[in-house]
Amino acid sequence: MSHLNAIAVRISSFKQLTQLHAQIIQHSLHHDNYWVSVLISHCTRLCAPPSYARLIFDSSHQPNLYAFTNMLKFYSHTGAHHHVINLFQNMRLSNVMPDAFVFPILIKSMEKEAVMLHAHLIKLGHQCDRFVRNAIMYMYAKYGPIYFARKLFDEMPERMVADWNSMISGYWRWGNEVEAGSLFNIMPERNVITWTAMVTGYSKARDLVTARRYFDQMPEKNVVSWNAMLSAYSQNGFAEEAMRLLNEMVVDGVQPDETTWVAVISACADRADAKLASSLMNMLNQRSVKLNYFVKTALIDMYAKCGDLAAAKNIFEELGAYRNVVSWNAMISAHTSVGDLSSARELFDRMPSKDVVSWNSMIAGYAQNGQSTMAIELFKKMISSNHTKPDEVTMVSVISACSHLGALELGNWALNIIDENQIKLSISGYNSLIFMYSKCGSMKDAERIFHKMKTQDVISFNTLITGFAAQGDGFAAIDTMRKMKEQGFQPDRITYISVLTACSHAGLLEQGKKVFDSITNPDVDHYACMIDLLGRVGNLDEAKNLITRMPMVPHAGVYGSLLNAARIRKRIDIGEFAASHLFKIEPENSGNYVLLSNMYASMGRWGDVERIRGKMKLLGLKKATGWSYVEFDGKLHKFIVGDKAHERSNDIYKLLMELRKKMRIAGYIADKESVLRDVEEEEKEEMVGTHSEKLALCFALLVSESGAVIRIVKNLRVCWDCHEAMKIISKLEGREIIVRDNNRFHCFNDGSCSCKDYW
DNA sequence: TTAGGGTTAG
Repeated sequence: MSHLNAIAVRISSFKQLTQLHAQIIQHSLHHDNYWVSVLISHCTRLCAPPSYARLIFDSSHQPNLYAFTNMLKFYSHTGAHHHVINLFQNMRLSNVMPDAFVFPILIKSMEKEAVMLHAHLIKLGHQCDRFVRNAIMYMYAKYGPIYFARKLFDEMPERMVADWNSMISGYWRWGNEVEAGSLFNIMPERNVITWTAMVTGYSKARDLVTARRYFDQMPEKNVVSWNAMLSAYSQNGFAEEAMRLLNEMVVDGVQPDETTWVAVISACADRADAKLASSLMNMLNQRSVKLNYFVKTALIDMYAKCGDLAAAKNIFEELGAYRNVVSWNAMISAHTSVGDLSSARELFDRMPSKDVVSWNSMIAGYAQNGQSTMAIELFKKMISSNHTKPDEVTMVSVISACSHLGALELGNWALNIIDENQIKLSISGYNSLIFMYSKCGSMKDAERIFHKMKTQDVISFNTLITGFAAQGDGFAAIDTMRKMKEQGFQPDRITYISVLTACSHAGLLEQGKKVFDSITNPDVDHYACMIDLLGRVGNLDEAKNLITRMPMVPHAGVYGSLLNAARIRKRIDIGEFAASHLFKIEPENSGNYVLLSNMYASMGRWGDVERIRGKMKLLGLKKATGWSYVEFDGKLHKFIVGDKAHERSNDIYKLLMELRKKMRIAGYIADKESVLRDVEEEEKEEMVGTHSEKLALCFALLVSESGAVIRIVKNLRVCWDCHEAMKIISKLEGREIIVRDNNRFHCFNDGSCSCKDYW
């Protein structure tokens, strides 16, 4: 069969492999363990689909040690560790004795069972074999505890470069930069692998300057070292540097390989630039780059991020049997990023196996598209399925969902899960917790988390300040910015926006002016905040003047602030001025019409109200409807305007009637201007049933203990009539009611609200 | 037949 052997040594593509396979079948040699082994080892090298490799393996009626070893190597190479372990069991059942070459493969696939295996190996007498001992050391370096690896390393009678390299990459994996560096410094000789490990280590530690220094100092470079540096740039978001390095590499005469292209494609993906993507595709075509499944998966992501879902889908279909969990995940996020959650969910439900990234992609997809309840539901499913453990990324999405819902109980539950699973939080993980507590109105908890952090970043400070701003605590916001500066952090544009907002909510005109004057280059958003502040304290003419003095074109937020201030102060002239601009800038936004109409309504100018409503109707604009949420018994109860779907709906409407009666008896007159008008007539109004806040409030009154504080979250602005109703109800029922709208808190107590500038 | 580079999620 020498001609088959001659073909076998020349195989360089999957197609050639299948042709050889066909010939082997023709010669009835496919049961022969020799050919089974040869074919499977080619499968490993060419990344063939697992089903194909397994088909070859299964055609051997009695696999021998070599067939088993090659199949184990294949599974190990593709990361199918559970298959490695299963196949090893089969091997033992078939009475094939493993040798010293099998154990390193097996060890690579084991995690916690490893210690037991170590003991087992000593019994079998393989302890002294250099490869086995080395594999055990590598295993400890990878899965920990790293000091076991170090112990084996120190006990070695002689150490080769590979042993040093194992230890160095092990230390990097466990984040021990110091030990990795000191081994690097004392080792007797280094090779290109040692240097590359250092480049990658510093890259993973996000220290690109040092990574580059090691890269530049390398005595020799190969394609892998170039790829390491290129990936360092790509993974840390330096697309330009990556492209520049690719050029240098080509100029240096190094031939890029598939891995090079994967890094380049993923750098382009981050830029989300369709033009760049197509020029890159041209380059790949010109060089006739072989597209393996890594390259194709990277391309799926790039097309998805550039918004070309059809192209992404094509490549995904093309992958066929090569589809793996990563390509499925890439497709899921391709769909969530354009907001197509149902297609994403369909893929998620259909995929053959899921990993933590699959769950995270889907949960984040819901969380980022405003489907917070779905995000939490899916997370509960993940926990109860017990297959995949959540990690920090999962928890950040879940906590973000809790934040948007103001779900404090669920947020605390999520925090418990973090503790139970000992999930280590990074700065952004802690920041998401600060955000959650701020959004739930627990500034004490937000500050507690803030102080628990070893190091904070600008975002930590900004999140805390935004929390104070929502509470209307201007002084705390200003004080936090002061501390931030003392600790050497430079406030950024978000910091100033938050502090100015806080001043605005608290009516701190002088302090706000001082902050505004301290901004070196105020942008349009800072002007908007300043105009909001001037407006809320009643300096409407000054606010209008400031707009004319702005060095840039005002955006909708600027006029929106002015309109809102005009409504509060009942300044029709300014309101109509602001509205006329808004109708030009964003004709589709019904909110501006509603604001203007509310201003007329609050002054009893019902003719104008009708006129504005008529205009809205003509333009086909409908008042935006938002949800109101109440957390009770570990669940979120949500209500929309006119909602009759809730299981306690009958009781809710009964209570609403009773409240109305009480209000009338207490002397709140039912004329057009009072809150009762709305309660009685809202059913008749276009699109409007009872507002969601009122339904949520009645539900909360029904289920909560008497005297307990009531918390409601509305994802839009609180309606003016609801705002009035809440004041009255807080007095009549003797209850404290806290309502969070999209960016601030209203605390109703004994007939008044903590905000003095709202309606 | 031990050591270095690759795709996806916040």
